[in-house]
Amino acid sequence: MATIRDVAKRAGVSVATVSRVLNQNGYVNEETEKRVRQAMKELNYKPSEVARALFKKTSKTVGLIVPDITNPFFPELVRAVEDVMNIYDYTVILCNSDEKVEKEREYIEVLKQKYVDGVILTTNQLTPDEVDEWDVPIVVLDRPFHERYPSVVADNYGGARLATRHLYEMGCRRIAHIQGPMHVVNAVERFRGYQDEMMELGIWEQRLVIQGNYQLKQAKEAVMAALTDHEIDGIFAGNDAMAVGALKAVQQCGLRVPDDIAIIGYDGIPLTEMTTPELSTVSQPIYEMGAIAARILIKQIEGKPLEKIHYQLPVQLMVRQSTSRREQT
Amino acid sequence: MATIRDVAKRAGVSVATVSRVLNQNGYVNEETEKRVRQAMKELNYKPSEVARALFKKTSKTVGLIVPDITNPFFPELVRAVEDVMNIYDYTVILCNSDEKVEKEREYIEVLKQKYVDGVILTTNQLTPDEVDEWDVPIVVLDRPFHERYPSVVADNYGGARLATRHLYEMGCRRIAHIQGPMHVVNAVERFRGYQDEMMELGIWEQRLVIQGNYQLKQAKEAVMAALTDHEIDGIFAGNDAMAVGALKAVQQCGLRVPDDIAIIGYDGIPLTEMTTPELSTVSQPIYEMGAIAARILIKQIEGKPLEKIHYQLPVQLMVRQSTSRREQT
DNA sequence: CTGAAAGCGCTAACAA
DNA sequence: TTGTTAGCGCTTTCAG
Repeated sequence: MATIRDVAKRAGVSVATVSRVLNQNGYVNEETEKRVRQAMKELNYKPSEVARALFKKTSKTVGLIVPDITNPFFPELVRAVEDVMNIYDYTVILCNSDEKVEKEREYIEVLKQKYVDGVILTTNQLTPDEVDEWDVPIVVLDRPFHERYPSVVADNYGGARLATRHLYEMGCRRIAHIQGPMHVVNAVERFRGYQDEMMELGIWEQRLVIQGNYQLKQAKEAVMAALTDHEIDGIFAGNDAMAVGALKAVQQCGLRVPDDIAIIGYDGIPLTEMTTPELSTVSQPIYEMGAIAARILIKQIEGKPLEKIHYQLPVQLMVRQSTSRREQT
Repeated sequence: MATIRDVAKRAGVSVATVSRVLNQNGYVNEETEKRVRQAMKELNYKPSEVARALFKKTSKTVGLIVPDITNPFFPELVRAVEDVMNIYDYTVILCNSDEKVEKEREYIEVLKQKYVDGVILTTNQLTPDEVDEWDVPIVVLDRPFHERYPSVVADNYGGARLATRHLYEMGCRRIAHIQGPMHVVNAVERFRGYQDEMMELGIWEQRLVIQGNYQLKQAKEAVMAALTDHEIDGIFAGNDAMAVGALKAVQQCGLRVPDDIAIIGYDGIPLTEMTTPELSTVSQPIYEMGAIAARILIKQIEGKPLEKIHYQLPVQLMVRQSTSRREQT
């Protein structure tokens, strides 16, 4: 690997001059510049980002902490972040936290040691006070966190109401909800949306609420159990994986979807179009969320003002086969 | 952020001494060591990985280049790599190449500028000669590349034979194959396995081969077209996404799976258990592949000898509903 | 056993 | 317009 000294020597100039053309700052003679560029090309010179980082305390690298890339909600989010970071010449370090605060903390430590310029965070358990101490630009993604941190989330509450109302309009009256884990803010908001809508419709019943943990399997079993207890004619699942679980449970019980029980999920991951019947869902603009998060992180890093600090993106009701039946009310 | 100088000052020793306890090399008095550790703790000192990297030309970071994290085959692979890298205190930079050589090249350039210690690569188009020039430890993952590079792949050829044979044993005689893109080595091997098995069974017909590109949608359309042409009683799809496409096409044509047409996929991604009927598939040990790749990369980095340079892992036939019908022959 | 000093590759004053 | 110098935070000889 050629260093800046090699280039300087070859071009017959000082190291400082090379640095100047590299960073396009300071004045440099056109002729000289040409020679320098020539030398850089000949030696195939690429500046060491590490040396730069040491001096500037900035590394053109950001951290991205997600619970688990294996959860089908995240790949698209990650992809979006990577895509826009890439455009701005940032590189992204991927961290899977498994929702463990401990792991989040460890990652942050490591990331700071590497002088990352910022981090995008999907978390619940961290307290704002702790994050304050980190002293790194942060953007919070997917889950509402605290006012003073820029955030990009979708309208969970509204989406949940939308889904519930949709089932109602499809003729359902005994609409169950499979909750996500209650320590995830998202899940709570979706539950609240469901609850409020049900109350407003005058069909709220506590026992229609089914505990879930965002996992297919557990949801399937829970629905299985619920089905024997009392008749249900619609299910609003807190996420798509659980909706698939519900679908399987219902089918396994010999009931038909949507005729006996209509099902709607939440998130809008590609999976929902792969089942039979295809699943209705509340689709979040996943890619856009990631992309916006990346952009505002960059703005923060570059010290540019954010015209807006909290983004709440609209969700969209995707009506598919799993809720298409009876007449609308 | 406290620096090593701060620690040295506080402990009343030289910077060199602190460095010695940090790296556990050289001799250092027990008493002194205690004082130094104390000081480190008090100041919450964490060494700058960047400064270290500059000196050592090694950054405790590796690159991971995959085509597209959004492709459901990769999240688990990525997760595995991240997990084991994490254990050994490495950090991973995720790169999506979209199968574009250009992007791969760019990423490598950037990664080298950051002094990554190695990279794990999923690629087709690069030539070994080019990779030679990179001068970075490499491990090739998921797709056979070139002898002189350590690799971790699954037995594509064998798996394809297995799948084909399985359909045959389930009574299928007109077994179609939806190919993956022929510029992906994987897909070619699977095709060859299918072809050889079909020939051996004496039921090979060129027109049973359907062009696919690993995408659900395209596969669905292609199968749709193929179904009208000639009767088919079994489909071996080059990957799981295409198997879902086939499933949808078949169902949409009013045919039953597996009774009219049996379908088997390839890869063993979670998706296959979410469809109805659940899809038979040839399951690759995805997590293990990623984990092994990570481990041998680390060995290479640390200059340890590899007891084995090429890993070909066995695949497993997962028989599920989509191929469970008639009697075995 | 410990300290002083040089240097990893780059940037940013400060002079010239 | 350019060169000289110091230094980012760490590690490693080389003396002591």
